[in-house]
Amino acid sequence: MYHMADTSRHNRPYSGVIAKLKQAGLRPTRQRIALAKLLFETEDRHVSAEDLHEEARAAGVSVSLATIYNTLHQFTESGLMREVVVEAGRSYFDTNTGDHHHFFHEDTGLLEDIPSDRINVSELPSAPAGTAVSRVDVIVRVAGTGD
Amino acid sequence: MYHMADTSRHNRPYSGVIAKLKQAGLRPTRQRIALAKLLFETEDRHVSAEDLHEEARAAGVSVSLATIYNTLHQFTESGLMREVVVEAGRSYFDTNTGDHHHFFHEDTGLLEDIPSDRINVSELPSAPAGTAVSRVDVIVRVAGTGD
DNA sequence: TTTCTATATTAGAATCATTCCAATCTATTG
DNA sequence: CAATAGATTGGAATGATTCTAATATAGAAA
Repeated sequence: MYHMADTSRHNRPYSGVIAKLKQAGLRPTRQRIALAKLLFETEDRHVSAEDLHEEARAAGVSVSLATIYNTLHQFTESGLMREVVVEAGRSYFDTNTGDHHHFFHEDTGLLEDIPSDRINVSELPSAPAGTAVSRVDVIVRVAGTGD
Repeated sequence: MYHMADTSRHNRPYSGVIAKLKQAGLRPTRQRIALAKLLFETEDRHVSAEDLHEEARAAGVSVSLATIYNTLHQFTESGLMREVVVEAGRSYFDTNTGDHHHFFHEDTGLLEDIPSDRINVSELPSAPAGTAVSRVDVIVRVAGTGD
């Protein structure tokens, strides 16, 4: 449906996100669209469920925490995001699904991407019998030097 | 009631563990000794608090879950163990404090060591300004191929 | 050994993130 | 517009972990 005349500045934002949801096999509901916009129309980011919930509220979007969790998991399952676990008791979801690694700031809880070409992991031992590697995560933990 | 002179075969096991605790600045209490024996007098291992609690019970040692947590954290702080986080919502504690990495079996939750000389991580980008690298964790996630 | 005190242990309550559930909506299809 | 599969929701439930205040114990001192 491309016969809408005015595409000036209000409809374009939706189209990308809606297409993305459809491709992922997810119904473009009001809350999924809103969350997808928050998540994907900015730089790559790392959010916890609570972060996103707060952000949605700040943006004036009403979404329950249960839906935040559902959505984050659905986005992850359909490959739109990926889960990163670095700290016991809290999950982060990363909008960057490409091959990359992370700096984890132990002091602040901040996660920072490391492009995969900025790090070299080689000579991996072969996966144990009967298994195949599904992913290799490198987490470089850093702490402030106190300067 | 402990004035048994004979220490022939019951004291040796304790000495190593007691020395270890003392060096770490931890009072060698009954429960810390028992847990240390379970943890350190075997191969390197990865346990969750619940695992260790169950194991202690099985060994006839009565230790509260709170003490299990306290002990695991104290052992970690004093460098006797290290914490490994691979799954949201559960921590593993590793008795191998040397430089090494892990295979994580997504199906079973099993952790397996990868000696550091069996893997090569190089060309690490430098730590962000004001920080220093405290540790680099490589987690190779594997899943059964279903054979 | 007995006493004293700092340190440990403990049961159970409290917390926190996350998941579950059953009731209520809503996107899509006919 | 009606029907229905799928989505959202508040709140209860769960599970791991932490906290708390009371009790016990290791090690030092007498």
